[in-house]
Amino acid sequence: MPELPEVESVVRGLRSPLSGKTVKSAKLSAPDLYRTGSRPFPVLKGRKIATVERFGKAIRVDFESGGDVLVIHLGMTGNLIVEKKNSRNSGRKHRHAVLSLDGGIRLVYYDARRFGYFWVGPGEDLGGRLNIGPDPFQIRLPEFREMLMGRTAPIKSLLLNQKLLSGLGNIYVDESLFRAGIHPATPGRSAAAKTRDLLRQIRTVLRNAIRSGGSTIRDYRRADGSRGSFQNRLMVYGRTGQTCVSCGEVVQRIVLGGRGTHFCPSCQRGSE
DNA sequence: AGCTTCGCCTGCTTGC
DNA sequence: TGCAAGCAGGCGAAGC
Repeated sequence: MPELPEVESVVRGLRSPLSGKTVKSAKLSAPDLYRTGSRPFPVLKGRKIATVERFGKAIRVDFESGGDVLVIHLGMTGNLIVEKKNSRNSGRKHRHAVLSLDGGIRLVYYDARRFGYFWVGPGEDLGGRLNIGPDPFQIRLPEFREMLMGRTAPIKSLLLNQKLLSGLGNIYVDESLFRAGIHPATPGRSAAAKTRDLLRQIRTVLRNAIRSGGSTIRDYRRADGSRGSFQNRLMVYGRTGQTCVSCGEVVQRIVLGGRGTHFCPSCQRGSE
């Protein structure tokens, strides 16, 4: 489940091998992976990659000639791997896109569940076009507070809403709320008083996770195919029935907004 | 408009 | 052991 730290790790691994490379061919073999409004993938042919940046949970590729940008979202099980020409991955399943570059390098996209997407289009106002809000490092405290004020939805649902705040997914929302001592079902407006600490905890968790190369629960891999290690440092996510690292209480799992939600009933009290 | 639920998709896990 | 149901979840669409 690539969230901000995983995507950031992928992006860091892509920069060096991709920058300055020219696109020789661009093939997207699963047309349903186009996000609505995208221009066709092959228009990228002949263009030279300038920069690779993270945009929320998505990846943005800009080209030297300006014009259209390429946006790739990994969905849940997407892998973007840099491969040499004669890679031994050739038999791997679920290969849906290949960007062939000069120097015998290929950027290959694998995605078993196909929840990811590709989008080619104008780079201006990308947030508006793709419905992606500021990420936790960009948003300022007053803006963050404003986002929660007057909201009745559970804080967890609000933090998962990419239009409001981009980058967080199920793992890091649960981890952030645990660290901030906030029950995931707390209405947004009730959590608004704790926004300063919450934003601080979100940033801390994300920074630590980036340092660990992200969390590899199952499918996630970095651009060189390696795994992250932050899964070993998770405090509530995936720890249902185990003891809380802080107080010894048993970590519980509930379903909130259709998502498996992990929390410590002792450290994260008071939902209403 | 805000909020919730559903469906997409496939592989692994669970239960009979 | 084998098979079907259950589960995982990012995100857009639909429904309330």
